[in-house]
Parts: sequence; structure tokens; C-alpha cells
Amino acid sequence: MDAALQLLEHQSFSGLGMREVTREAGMSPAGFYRHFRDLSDLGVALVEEALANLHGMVRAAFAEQGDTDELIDHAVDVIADHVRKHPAHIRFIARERFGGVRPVREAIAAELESFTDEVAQELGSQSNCSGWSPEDVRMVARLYVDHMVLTAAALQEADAETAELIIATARRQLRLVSLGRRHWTSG
Amino acid sequence: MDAALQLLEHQSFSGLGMREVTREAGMSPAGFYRHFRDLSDLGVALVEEALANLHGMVRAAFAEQGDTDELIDHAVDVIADHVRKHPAHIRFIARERFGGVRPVREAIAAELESFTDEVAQELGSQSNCSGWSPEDVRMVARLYVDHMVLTAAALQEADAETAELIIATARRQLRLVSLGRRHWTSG
DNA sequence: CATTTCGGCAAACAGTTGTTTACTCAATGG
DNA sequence: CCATTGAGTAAACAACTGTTTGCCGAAATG
Repeated sequence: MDAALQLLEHQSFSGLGMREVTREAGMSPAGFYRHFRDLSDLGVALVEEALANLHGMVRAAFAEQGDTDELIDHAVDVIADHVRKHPAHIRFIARERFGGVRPVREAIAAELESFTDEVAQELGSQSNCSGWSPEDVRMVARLYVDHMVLTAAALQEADAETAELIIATARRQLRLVSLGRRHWTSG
Repeated sequence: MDAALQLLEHQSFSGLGMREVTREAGMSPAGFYRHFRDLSDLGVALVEEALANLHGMVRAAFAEQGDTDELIDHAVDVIADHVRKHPAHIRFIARERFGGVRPVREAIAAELESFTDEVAQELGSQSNCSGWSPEDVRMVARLYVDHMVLTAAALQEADAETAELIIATARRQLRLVSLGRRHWTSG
């Protein structure tokens, strides 16, 4: 799996070959079948590995309390740190979210969906949207998750200087959304 | 190019072969080189073709005036119509925006950048953000463009029933953003 | 200690890949 | 009307593809 991740730095998943993977891993071609039935099988395994750690992180970021701006700053920092630590995983998710291999695409969609559920639940139990309808809570949760993935994808392929710019923009965008949230009348 | 687009329904670009393309097009493999130097060459040509019509459309959508909600409804309708008419182009852009082939990725990024410029200019000449700093105008323009691309990507791989759901969510999200825009204090 | 499972190998298989070369043939333009 | 060009072809090339088969040693299991 590490070999595949390294190869995916320059290709996308549907262009990957198993001989290529086994060669990078220092194995014989036949050895691949001991671990995976398919290449898509490897793909969904990579999806799980890539999104495993993320759940707890964002839950923790939401658990913090304080000024809205501080909360936003912290959340963006958490994402930026994660991208810096696991760039290959982020790249993989960003590439294959709309990529050419159905099972992988669906695995990512399912994972992001349950991700949105968590965010919605966290939002719902918060004071500032007590009178909101569940659909509206999910809608803004989607907005947050999509924005997070997009920001992470942009950060992953940026050098250090432009990364700061992306972070600053993301912060302002989140602030604007939270402003809209405060004036929203659900019904 | 049409042959490539059709093949890209089930693969992504970095998994495409030129023999595959020429076979689908009903040509001899050597004929490919009469039109393109590379496969990436074909890729950037496809990017231009896919995003050519979009510029005028959104400019027209912004030119309309009326209630904010009507404007949002109309803009979303325009996008949904475009996706229904050119699903292959939208799929291609969504897939390769973060895809594995650098030249294609960069071509899309450049095109979306100039797209953001247009939206920012259109926003700046509007009444409701007269006191805004240029950076803030660009920031919200990015938000709109990203949201548009994401919505189009989601619509493209949805059946008719879920498409309506996506459209409704997109409308509400845009309404929330416009709400934040109204209460934003730039500077 | 015996045996079953796990992870690995080399070899072989027919197909497919990108690219080059030399060759046609219709259209276009002066 | 003659020359040039644009767009196509077939054939050949070595290199690479996914998959199967039978084999092997170590490790875990009873």
C-alpha cells in the first residue's frame, strides 16, 4: 500500500498497474494476489487508511469552545497540520473523489457522508443552532466538509508561501459562512 | 476528441491509452500524431473545449437583476441545464481538476482562475459590495466558483431524483452565503 | 513433533502498449 | 495544371500488461 501511495504521486489510480505496484514494493507480481483480489480492492483499502484518522480530529476541533474566530483558526490549523503530515493520503482522496474507478469513488463518498453525519451531529448539539431543522443542519455540515476537502486538496499541491495564502482565504471564507449561519432563519 | 471523451466516461485521463483512443475513433494508431504531440496535448485541448462555453453563461447569469433569491435560483438552473447538456465535459473537468496529469491539471486551474476573475469583476461592479476590499471580493468569488464546480460534479453523477435534492441543497447553501455577504464588514 | 497456513518466488501465457517508418491519396492553392 | 500539404494507412519494434500455475520456506497451530 505504501508503494502504491508513492506511485500515486505522479499518476492517478485508474492508470496504476499491479506489476508497477509490486515492482515498487520489491515483490514478485504474483505476490500481489496474496493481499488483494483486485486493484480496486487495494484502492478501497487505501481510502480507509487515508480517512481513518480524520474522524477523531475534527470531532476534537469541534469540541473546543471559545470565540467563533478562535474556533475557525484552530480548525484550519488542524487541517493544515494534517495535510503537512500526510500529503500522499490527501492527494489520493482529492484525486479519486471524482476519479475513474467506481468502487474507490463510492468508498470515498460513503466515508465523507458519514463524516458529514458527525459534523451535523456536532453542529446540532451546539447552542447557536437550536431552532434549526435537521435538513438545514446537514446542509451547512456538507458546506463545511466540502470546504475542508477542497482546502486540503489545494494545500496539498501548494508550496509554503502560497499555502499561507490559501489558509488565510479559507479562514475568511469560514468566517463569512459563520456570519451567514448567525443570521439564518430556519424553517 | 469525442472518442476520448466517451472513453473517459469509465476511466480517468491518466489511464487512457492513445491506441485506445484511435481505436475508438476508428483511426490507425499513427494517425493520432497528425493532431496531437502527446496525450496531455489532447488533454489540454479537451479542457479548453469543456470550459469554453461556460464563461458567457455565468456572466449572463450575473447580469440579470432582481431579488437575490431569484438570482440564485436562476444561476443554479443554468448550471443544472449545462450539466444535463454536457455531462461528459463536466465529468472530465471534475475528474482531472486534481487528476494525475500535470499539464491538464494546470490548464484547468488556469481556466478556473480566470473564471474567478470574471466573477470577482462582476461582483465588484454590484451595489451590495461597494465598500469591499479587492481581496475579499476575490475570496467570495472563489467560494462561488468552487461551489459551482462541486455542485456540477455532484449533479453529473446523480440520477434524476437525487439531482433535485442536490439542487435544493445548493440553493440553500448559496442563500446562506449571500446572507453572510450582506453582514460582512470588509477591512 | 506434525501439519497447515501464510507470504513469497520464477516462469510462462497471449495481448496490448507507444512510437517510428515509409507509403498513399485527396484537397488545396498559386 | 502542377506542386504542396493535410490526413490517413499498414507493418514492425521491443517493452510491458494481468493472470495462472506449481513450487518453496518459514511460521503458527494442533
